[in-house]
Amino acid sequence: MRYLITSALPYINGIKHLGNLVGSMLPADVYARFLRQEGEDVLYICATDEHGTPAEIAALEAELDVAEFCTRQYQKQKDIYEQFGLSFDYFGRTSAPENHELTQHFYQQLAEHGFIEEREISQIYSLDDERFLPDRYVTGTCPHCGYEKARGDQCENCTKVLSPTDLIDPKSTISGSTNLEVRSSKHLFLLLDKLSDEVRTWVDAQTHWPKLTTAIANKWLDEGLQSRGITRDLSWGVSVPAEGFEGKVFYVWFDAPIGYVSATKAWGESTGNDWESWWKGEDIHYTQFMAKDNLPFHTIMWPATILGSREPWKMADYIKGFNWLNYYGGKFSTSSKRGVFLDQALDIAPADYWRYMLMASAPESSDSAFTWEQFQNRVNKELADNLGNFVNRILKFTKSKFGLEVPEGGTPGEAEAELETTCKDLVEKLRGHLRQQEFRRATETLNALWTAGNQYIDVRAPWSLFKTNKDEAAVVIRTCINLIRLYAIASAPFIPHAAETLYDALQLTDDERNSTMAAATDLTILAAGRPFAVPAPLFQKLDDDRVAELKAQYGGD
RNA sequence: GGCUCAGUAGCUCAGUGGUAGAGCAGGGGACUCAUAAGCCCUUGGUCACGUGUUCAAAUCACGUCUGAGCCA
Repeated sequence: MRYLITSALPYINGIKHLGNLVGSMLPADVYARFLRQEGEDVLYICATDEHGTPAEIAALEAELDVAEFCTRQYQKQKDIYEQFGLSFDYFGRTSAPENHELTQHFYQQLAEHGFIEEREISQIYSLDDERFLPDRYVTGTCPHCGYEKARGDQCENCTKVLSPTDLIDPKSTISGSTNLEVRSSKHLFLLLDKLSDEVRTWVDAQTHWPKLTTAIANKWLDEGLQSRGITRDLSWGVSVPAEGFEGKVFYVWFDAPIGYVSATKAWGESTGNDWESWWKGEDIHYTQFMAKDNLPFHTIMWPATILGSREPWKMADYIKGFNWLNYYGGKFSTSSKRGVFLDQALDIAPADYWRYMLMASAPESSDSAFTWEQFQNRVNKELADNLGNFVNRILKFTKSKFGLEVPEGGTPGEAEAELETTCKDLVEKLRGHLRQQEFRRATETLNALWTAGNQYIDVRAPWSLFKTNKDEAAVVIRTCINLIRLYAIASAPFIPHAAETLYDALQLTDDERNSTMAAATDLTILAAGRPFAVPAPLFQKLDDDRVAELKAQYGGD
C-alpha cells in the first residue's frame, strides 16, 4: 500500500493564518511524517491556488502584473511552509503548465461524455476597469434598507440577498467607477445534476468518513445538485479550448482541485518518478485534509469532475475535515486581518511550539478556541515542563555525576520492565491515534508518554541511589537516556525540529534516528560508554508579561 | 426565513442508553536531579431548560432559550 496525501491548496492572495495551517497543511504533515517513519511509501502534495478575481485584485493593489505577483507570493508562502517544517514531497502551483494541460483535458473528457452545456449569462461589466465584475465586487445603496455599502451579492446591513442590478448607484469596488453595464456572454456549465446519482453512490460507499464530512456531502446531495458555471470572462487562468470561448478562462473552483493531480505530475517530471501510478494505481490509499468550507468541493464537485471524466483517477479514500479554529470568539480572517498570520507566528515563537499547540487543540469534533493563555499553557506545561525539563534534568544530572558518557554498571530490573511495558502500551495507542488521524488524542497520549518518564525517575530517584548504589543509579540513567531517544522519535511527527536537536545531543547514527517508535521502546539500545552532549533547554517558557504584550498587540480579549 | 452544528467542573474540551471524565486552574503532602520543573493525594458538575420514550437518558424524540456558521 502506498499513501497519497494532499492538503487543501492555500490561496495565493496573501500569507495564511494559523486557522489555515491547523485545518489542512499541518495535520497532513504530521500524518505524512508519521507514515514515513513507519516505513510506508508516502507522497505528500500541495500547491498554491492562483487563479480567480481575488488574485487579480490583490495584484492590482500591489501594482504588479498578476503573474509576477503570484510568483512572489508563491515564493513567500513556500518559504514560510519550509520554516514550519511542512514536508511536502512537492509544492506546486495551479498556474503551472501541467495544470493548464490537465484542466483542459478534464474539460474535454467531460464535454465528450455530455456533461458540459453552453449557456448565456448576464454579468456586470465595468468599462473603466475593462473587466467583468463578480457580484461581490459591485457595491451600492441597498434598495431595502438604504445601507450605502451593500455588496452585489448581499447587503451586510439587512442581510437581504441581492443581485448587482438591484443596487442603487452601483459602482466598482476595484476602481470606484460608476461606468457599469450589464453584458451577456456565453459560458460553459458542468451538469452536476446528471452526475448526482453517481456521486451519491460513491459518498454512500464511504462508511468511514468523519461525521462532519458525510453530513456536508449528504446535505448538498439532498438539496439537489445544480449545474455550475466553470468559465469566467477573465484573462488570468486556464484558457478554454472551445470555439467561441477565446479570451475566457476556467473558473478557479474547476481548475483548483486538478492542481492535486497536476502538482503530482510536476513532481514526477522534476524527479523522474512515475507520477501517474499515484493517481491510477490499485495500491494507493488517498487522504485529503481540509477545513470544512472546502468539504463541498472535495465531496461533491471534484468527485463529480472525476466521475464525469470517465477515467480511472484515484478518488479520496478518507477526507479529514476540520472545524474552525476561532480567535477569541470570532473566526480568523485573511480579509479583515484578524488573528495571527504565519509570518508573525514565527516571529513570536519557533515553529515547533505552534505545531504542537495547534495539533493539541485541533478543531476536530467542533470549533475550538485559540487564546494566548492556552498557547502559553501548552508551551509551558507540556513542552517545557513535561518534556523539556525531563531531558534537561536527566542529562544535567548525568553529566555532573557520571560525565558525558552513558554510565555503565547494574542490570535493568522490575521497574525498568514495567516502564518498558507502559511505553509499549502508550506507543501502540499513539500509533493507533495517528493512523486514525485523531490528532488531539495523539498529543494527549504523547503527554502521557512524557509523564511516564517523570514518574519513573521520581520513583527510582537516582539522586538518592547515587549515594548508596552507583550501579543502580547507572541503570536508571541509561534507561532514561534511552527514553529520551524514544521521546524524540515518538514526538518527531509533531515537533521535528526539537526531535532533531535531541538526535544530535544523543549523537545518534542515521539508523538510530530512522527507527520506528515501536522499535524505540527497547530501552537498552543506547549502551554504556556512548558520548552525549547537554543541549540548551529545548523550550523557552512564555511569561505573563509576554502574553499580556501579545494580547495587546494582536487584540485578544 | 430555511438548514447545520454547538451548549458537560472556574477555563479549554472528551464522552451517542447502564454509577459523570481529562488537562489546566484551586487545596494538601513527601522529595530536591532539573527551566520553583517533576511526583503523590485531593476539592469541584441539576451534563442549557421543559416534556416525552425506556427498567435505565449527558446520550434517543419533540419543543424552548442562547451562541456560531451556512444557504436562499
